[in-house]
Amino acid sequence: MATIRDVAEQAGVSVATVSRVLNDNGYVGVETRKRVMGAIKSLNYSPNEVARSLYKRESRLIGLLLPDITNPFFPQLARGIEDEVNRAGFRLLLGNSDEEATKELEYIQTFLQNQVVGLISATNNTDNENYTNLDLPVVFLDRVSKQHPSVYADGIEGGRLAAKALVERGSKRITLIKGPGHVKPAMDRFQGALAELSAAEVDFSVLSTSSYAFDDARKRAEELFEKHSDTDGVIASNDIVAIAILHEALRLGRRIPEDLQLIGYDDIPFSSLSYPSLSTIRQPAYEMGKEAAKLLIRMIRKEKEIDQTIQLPVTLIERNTTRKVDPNA
Amino acid sequence: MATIRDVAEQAGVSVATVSRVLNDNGYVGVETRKRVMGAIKSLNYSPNEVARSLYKRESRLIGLLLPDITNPFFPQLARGIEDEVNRAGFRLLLGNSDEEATKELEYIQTFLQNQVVGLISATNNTDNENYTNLDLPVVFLDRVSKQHPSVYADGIEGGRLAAKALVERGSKRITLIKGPGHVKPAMDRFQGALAELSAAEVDFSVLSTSSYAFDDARKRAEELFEKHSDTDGVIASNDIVAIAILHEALRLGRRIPEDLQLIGYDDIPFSSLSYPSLSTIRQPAYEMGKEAAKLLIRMIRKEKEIDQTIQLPVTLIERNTTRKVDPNA
DNA sequence: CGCCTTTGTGTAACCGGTTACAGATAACTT
DNA sequence: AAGTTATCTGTAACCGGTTACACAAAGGCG
Repeated sequence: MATIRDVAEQAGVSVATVSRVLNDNGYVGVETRKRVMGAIKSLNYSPNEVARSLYKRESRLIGLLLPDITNPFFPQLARGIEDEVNRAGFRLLLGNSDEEATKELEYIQTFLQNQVVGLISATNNTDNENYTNLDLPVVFLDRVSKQHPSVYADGIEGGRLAAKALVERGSKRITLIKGPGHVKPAMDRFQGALAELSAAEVDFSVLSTSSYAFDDARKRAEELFEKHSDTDGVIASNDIVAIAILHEALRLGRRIPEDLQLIGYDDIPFSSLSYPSLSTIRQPAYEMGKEAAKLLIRMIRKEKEIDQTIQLPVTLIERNTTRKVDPNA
Repeated sequence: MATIRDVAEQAGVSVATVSRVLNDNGYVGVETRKRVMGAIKSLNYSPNEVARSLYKRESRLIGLLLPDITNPFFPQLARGIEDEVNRAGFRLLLGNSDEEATKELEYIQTFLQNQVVGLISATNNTDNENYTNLDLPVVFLDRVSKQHPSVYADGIEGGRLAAKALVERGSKRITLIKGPGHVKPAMDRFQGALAELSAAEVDFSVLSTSSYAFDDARKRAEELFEKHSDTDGVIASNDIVAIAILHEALRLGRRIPEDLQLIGYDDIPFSSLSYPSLSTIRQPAYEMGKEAAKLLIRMIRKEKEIDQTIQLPVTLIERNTTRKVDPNA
């Protein structure tokens, strides 16, 4: 690997001049610039980011902390972030926390040690001490925080929308699935749905789940029909759970949406490929990622007027696990 | 941020001694070590990785290059890699290449500039010049290369298995979906299936697809039934395509698996949640990721006897889009 | 024409670690 | 007891960039 000194020697100038050419700042003569460019090309030189980071006291890396990339909602977020962050010349340092505070702390620690310029976190412990004393631009994604800017979709509204959709379409004995209690957005959508159901003239019951894992979802689906076999409408905590329930319902011979209506949450890519395709509340994951990245970059650049929260809209995606709404209602 | 000099001062020793304590090498007196530890704790010091990387000429970062994290096969790989790499104290720099040589090159470039210790790549251009002159441990994942060690599952065998499964279970007019031509593993499984079908006493036709994207999959599914409405067995290029086809087949009222058998490839998490659940050829993605990481770490540690290729087994996962095999056959 | 500003370039300190080398003392050897 | 080796610690060079500062030459201005 050629260094800046090799280039300087080859071009017959000092390292300062080469640095000036590289960063396009300070004064450099036309002739000199050409010679330096030539040397760079001929040596196939590219500057060492590490050395630069050391002096500058910051790298061009951004830390990304996700609960679990294996959950289909997060790759979309990640992709949105990456695309945006790249355009601005940053790279991503990735970490999966599994919602464990220890892992989270470890990652934040190493991110700092690597002098990241910023951090995007989609984990729960937003007001954790890990973050409060952080002298670093931080954006929370899909979670809100009092201390740091956040990008999220309105979970309460989403929950409400989901419940309203089922009620309007005639479900009378609704089962509401409550997601993991420690996951904030899961609780929001639950609360939203709960409020809407409470206000409507329907019977409903609540079933708790403790994880979003695939296997767990399947088990919960079986349990659902044992406990509440007469339900005619299910509000799932997310699309994975919804699709597991759909699977189980079909296995049991339920007609969807005639006997049982079902609505998910997230609108992960697979939702449109289930059969019947899944009605759901869409969160614009890719866009959320993009927005979070944009916001962080603005913070990194110390721009003025930085939004404290960016709320993206949730929308009802009406597919085929819900009936058409009764025009007479 | 406290530096090593602050610690040294606080403990009344030189920076060299602090460094010795940190890295647990060289001689350090018991008393001195205690004082240094105390200073580290009281200053809440943690060493700057960037400075360390600069001197050592390598960081503790590993580059990971994926085609697209949004494709459900890759998060699993990524997670396997991350879990393994973490245990050895490394972190991941992530890049999505979209199979574009330019993006790939850019990422490799910045990985090098950040002095990564190793690189895991799941992209196609394995014998590309990008990699040939790389003075860095590289492992190819899900792709093979002549120059670098590779971890993969046997695509030819997988294709064969898929075709055999359908033939044995009585499909007579099979449609074989060919994946994107530039994606090596897609071609392998296609070749394997093709060979098996050619040797069997069945009619078959081939349908080409150019991408694995969800929207594309849906379109191709429609096209399939327009062109080959009499097919009674489909070998899909992967599970996404299979599930799209399943969706379309159900929409058209086909009975699965009675009228139409269907087999996918990969065994992504959703395959077991489709209804009917998808029969498929399983690639152990998480394990592949783990193996690739282990292999890379061995290379980084310059251990002897490094495998050039690690082939993981593909297995037929018999679910409900294929019939039970005829015991009289 | 003398003074000030702009342009062009080099020297060397600096970022925060690691380690080669040297020097000092203590512990073994024969 | 003298020589050898093990233990402990500090000084300073080094990794490869960036930039403050200095200096020189050229251009602009009253």
